Amino acid sequence: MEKKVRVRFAPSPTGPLHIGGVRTALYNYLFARHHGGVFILRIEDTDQKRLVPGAEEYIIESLYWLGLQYDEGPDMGGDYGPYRQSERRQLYLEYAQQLIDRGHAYYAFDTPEELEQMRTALKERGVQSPKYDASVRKQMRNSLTLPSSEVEAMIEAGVPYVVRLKVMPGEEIAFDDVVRGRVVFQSDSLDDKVLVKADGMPTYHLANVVDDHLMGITHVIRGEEWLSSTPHHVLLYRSFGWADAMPLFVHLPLILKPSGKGKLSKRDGVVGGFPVFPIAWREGESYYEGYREVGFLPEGLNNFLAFLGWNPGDEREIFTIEELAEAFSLERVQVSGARFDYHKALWFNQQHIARSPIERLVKLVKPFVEDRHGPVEEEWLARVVDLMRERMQTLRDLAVQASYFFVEDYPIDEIELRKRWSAEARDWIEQVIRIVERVESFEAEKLAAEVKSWMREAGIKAGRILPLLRLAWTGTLKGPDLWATAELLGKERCLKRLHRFLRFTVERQTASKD
RNA sequence: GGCCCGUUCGUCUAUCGGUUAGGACACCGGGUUUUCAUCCCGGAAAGAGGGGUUCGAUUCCCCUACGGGCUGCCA
Repeated sequence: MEKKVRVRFAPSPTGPLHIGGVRTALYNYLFARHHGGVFILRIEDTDQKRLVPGAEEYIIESLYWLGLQYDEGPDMGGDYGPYRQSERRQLYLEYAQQLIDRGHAYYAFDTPEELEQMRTALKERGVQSPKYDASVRKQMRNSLTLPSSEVEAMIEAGVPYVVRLKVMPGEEIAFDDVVRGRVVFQSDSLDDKVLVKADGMPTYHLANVVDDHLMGITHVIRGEEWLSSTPHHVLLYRSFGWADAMPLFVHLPLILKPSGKGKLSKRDGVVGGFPVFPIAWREGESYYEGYREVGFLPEGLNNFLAFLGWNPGDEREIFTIEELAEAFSLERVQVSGARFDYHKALWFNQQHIARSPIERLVKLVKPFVEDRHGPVEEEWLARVVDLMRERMQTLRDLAVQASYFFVEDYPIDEIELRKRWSAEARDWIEQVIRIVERVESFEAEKLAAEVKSWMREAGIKAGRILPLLRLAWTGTLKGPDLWATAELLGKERCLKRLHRFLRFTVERQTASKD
């Protein structure tokens, strides 16, 4: 019997969830669901200095919007809590003490200035990578060099200290990463990592290992940026005597900038004009739109993100979250980083919009429309959505591109109008007004038939008159089928707009003659 | 600089020693459409370089080049 899968997403509340973090959460979620396992949210708030108010709530709301429901977490509890590291502080200190007692860790009293001196001194002597390790710890001020009485006295007196991991030189540390295979490090290249900081909080390394062990985590699925500190974690598992129950490590490839140079950052979104956060984030004067605000469906984002570093092995592309969970496997996770491509994200979203039931789209599109154009009836919106859906990449597109369905003061593309206008145009429009007035049941097909037969008799080419009608009715040359649009607008409105169009063009002509 | 990881069309990727190297996005051309979008058809487009191993390498190994990550009392 295999051990039940337990995975965790462990963000630190130092700001909004970044798109790379979202993908990590997604992979954890998919893996847990695929195996009928448990998905845990753990808040890694051990850095008190970088804590950002609201960040934890932001993370929780984001996961909720994305549909990545966790089974255990700070806001819902669970059998392995608390799920906020700041609330587990005492626990870490006890485990750190255990390490000290067993000689795997020690106290260090060096000040930041002394550390800086040590590093520059080593650099001057030509040391490649200056670090606090076996070769220098004998020259530093720590419980390995100081007499125990003095150490005790300093601690008693409240002299700030940290606890460091004692890395033994000359060892080989290897582990089998699920996506990368065997990775080997020499302990000589590792430093004596700080385990407990001077403020009494653990560092990521200690807290992470203690929690993963205590919470029964079976697979540590995280970004590649953690690969280099994994040997330290392995050492910790060994030092605690947990080596046999060590979780499997899964280091995910990074999401790169569109240029491919470096990992995606907040700045890239600003520069490239796309969101890098799942939902909106406010930071002082700055406001960052999220995927939710620009009109993404959560399944559109999830689908896109899932494919950034993973594929099902066949040629299917469009997946619901349930289908993703069904198909997901760590074996098919890519090894190298993937560039972020907003075009592709939009395409995935468009595909999901095309597959969504109208009723759902109406509910989702409504706030976008109302935000821009005021209250709107769902019945009416449903008809607009039905007509517009296949040209929507985002939920917001409809509100922006089809304002003429909601207001009368939609803009008219004057550049196109000037190009399309001709001497006969006025007369044509008047003819169309007469036809529209005459059509008793105002339906797309009937209207089209009437107008077209008149066009045929009068010998008018479609390309000369139809764009004008479209401009009159919608103000733009882009949009759904002209006759369907007219039917939806209704006879009254079509007539009103044709008359207004004539007045408008008269004004334009007089204006241009002056 | 050091340590670690990586390298197939412009981009995301399939291929688990033998394929005309497949798909998708983007792009180009054509069809449908009054238009834009959708949709359909077609096109151009790839194994970083060099050594091995092998009857045979995109696939396995090594080197080089290039790219990325880490190098904090941040995660």
